[in-house]
Amino acid sequence: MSPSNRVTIPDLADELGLSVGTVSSALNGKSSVAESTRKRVLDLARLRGYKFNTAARGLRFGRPTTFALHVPLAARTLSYYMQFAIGFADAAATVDVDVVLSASNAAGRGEAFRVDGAAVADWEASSGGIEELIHAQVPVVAADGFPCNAPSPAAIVQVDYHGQIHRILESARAGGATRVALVAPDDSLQARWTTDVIDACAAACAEFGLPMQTARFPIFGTSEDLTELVRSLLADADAPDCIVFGGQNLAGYAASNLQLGTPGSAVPWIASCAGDQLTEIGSSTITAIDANPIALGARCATLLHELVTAESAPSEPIVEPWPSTIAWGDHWPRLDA
Amino acid sequence: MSPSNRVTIPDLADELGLSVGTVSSALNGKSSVAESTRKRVLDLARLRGYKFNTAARGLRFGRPTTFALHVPLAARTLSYYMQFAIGFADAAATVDVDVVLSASNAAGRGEAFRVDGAAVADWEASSGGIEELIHAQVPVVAADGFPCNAPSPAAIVQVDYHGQIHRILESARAGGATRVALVAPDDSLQARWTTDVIDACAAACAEFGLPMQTARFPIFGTSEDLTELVRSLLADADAPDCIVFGGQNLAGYAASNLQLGTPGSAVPWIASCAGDQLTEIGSSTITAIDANPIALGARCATLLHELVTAESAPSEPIVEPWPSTIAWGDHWPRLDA
DNA sequence: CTGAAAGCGCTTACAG
DNA sequence: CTGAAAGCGCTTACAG
Repeated sequence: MSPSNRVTIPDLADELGLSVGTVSSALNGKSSVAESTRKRVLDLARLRGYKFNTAARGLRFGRPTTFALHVPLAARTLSYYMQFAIGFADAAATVDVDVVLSASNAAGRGEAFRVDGAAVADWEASSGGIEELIHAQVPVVAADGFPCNAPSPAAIVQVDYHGQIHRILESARAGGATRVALVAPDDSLQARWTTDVIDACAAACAEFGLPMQTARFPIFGTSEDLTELVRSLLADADAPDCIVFGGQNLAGYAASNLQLGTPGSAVPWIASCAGDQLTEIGSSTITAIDANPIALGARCATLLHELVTAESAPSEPIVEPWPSTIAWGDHWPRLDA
Repeated sequence: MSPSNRVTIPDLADELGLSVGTVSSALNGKSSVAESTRKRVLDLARLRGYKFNTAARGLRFGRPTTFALHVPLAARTLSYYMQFAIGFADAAATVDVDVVLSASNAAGRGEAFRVDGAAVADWEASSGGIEELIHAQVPVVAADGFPCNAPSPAAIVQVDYHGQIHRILESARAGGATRVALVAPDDSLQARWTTDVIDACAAACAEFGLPMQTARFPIFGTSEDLTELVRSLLADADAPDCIVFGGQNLAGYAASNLQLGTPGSAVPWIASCAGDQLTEIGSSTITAIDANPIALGARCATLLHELVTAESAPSEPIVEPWPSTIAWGDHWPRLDA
């Protein structure tokens, strides 16, 4: 009894009075089948809406067919994740594997039975789907770490936020910055990245002897709310002259709403930890970390493919550094590396 | 001969002197297997690095339905398309269908025999993949029309750009606008939308007796290039006081680079035909059409699912209007509907 | 509690 | 040029 009532190659073969082998060959464009036969097969296949069964082919060929891609539910429309997705899908396509955008809520439901591997960008503590995949021994590549208490993914591709934020703050201080504020994501993004950024900023400020305060801001806070937050920071007696923005676009908002980021402005030094291509990386007043998410996504797909086709799983998770760049604002001193 | 030399359930069974059924049950946590046996199985599985074969399991469980999603290659990272994709994927997930992001270059290669349906946002004349799908009787839903000379998709979900642009220009004229310029996409986006916007603008200007000029601008032109273009428009003797921007983000660039869009500025009336959530729909100086791409994507998935599960294909293409809204700039007169 | 067997849908030598 | 059969790795009734 068939689990579905889709039309199969045997169905087609029956109706045409051919053998399954012939139909299969015709469908796959093998040269061994007569042109007239192929046409009959193709016509009927179209008519009946025949679809290959990827699982069956995958089984036969022993190669992976499908990867899943998970991105944070609440932040899915940030350009970072979308570019990551594009890079991932394109690279997967070159090795002929399909990419399934992971279901938001339905995530994980039976997914372990149909995907050969998965990638996560900013794995959130709240999303159980990934754990289920790892538990089912599906190789998972995590971009930028994984939550505490979560099982280890097969591989991690890691942006060096500590190093980059260190360089940024070093430059800001060299330029004259004296007080730092960090606008970090709040609980709306429970990813490793959030804590990485906070820790990195705190460590660098400590090293450079810069006083630092931290404010939290929702990943999808509005431009108005951010303006308000920054205004309140500036109203303070200890107002910062350097603000590091965690979430994507926030530095862009601040720059355009409050005219910050220029040498003479209230806050000459503003930086984005997740530079948006349009509003931040392209800006001459903002310094932004560019993780090059398209290439990062592509790398994750390639790595995942290697993992999936490897003879044996590595016992230790692979940790691979990912080279990000910094798009410096015009007036920021470039320090020698 | 096995296509891979991964360890399989029979391997484990042999080594343990158990049957494959028992090993499978143990691996899957079935209660029917003795605790001691399960432990032996699990231990060996770990030792040998056993992994489930997703293809085999998938085959056993039947084939999921899959939809393909096509978006313009060059413009894939515009937020409009990304939001469309998210809406589509989420809605597809609720009806348990997988979504494959169509491969950029590999598009169409055998896709017809792999997917059960497809959606296209801004179907471009240059992309042959969709035609192939339609030819293979795969139901296709097109958001915002299809190119001339292309075969009809099964359904079209259509934003009323004519009506919305008409309302926008009516408001601009009521507010005092006297000369219109349209910055329309150039050949980098050969979609129906491009001509729709141009026609709509021309028709409305004609009706309102507003002189109109048209400039073309690449979908992915830079902020700098746009600034230059707008400057050249303004240098003219017949400089416009109202500019309608076709491409997403362009009005946002103009507003922030040239301080346009405020009552006293050189161009008080600027509008975006594809409002970006961040820079345009949220702005108080720009009037933007909001097609609500997330919801639009979701509707396309739902419609596609209806089409795919329907007994028989509709003979005529379904044309469904899609309700977009207008996010008015503060100083734009709201005319009664 | 365990085993033997059928079958998911497909492709590919191997015969005819 | 076409057909019959084996087998990819797994699960699931069904017997024992």
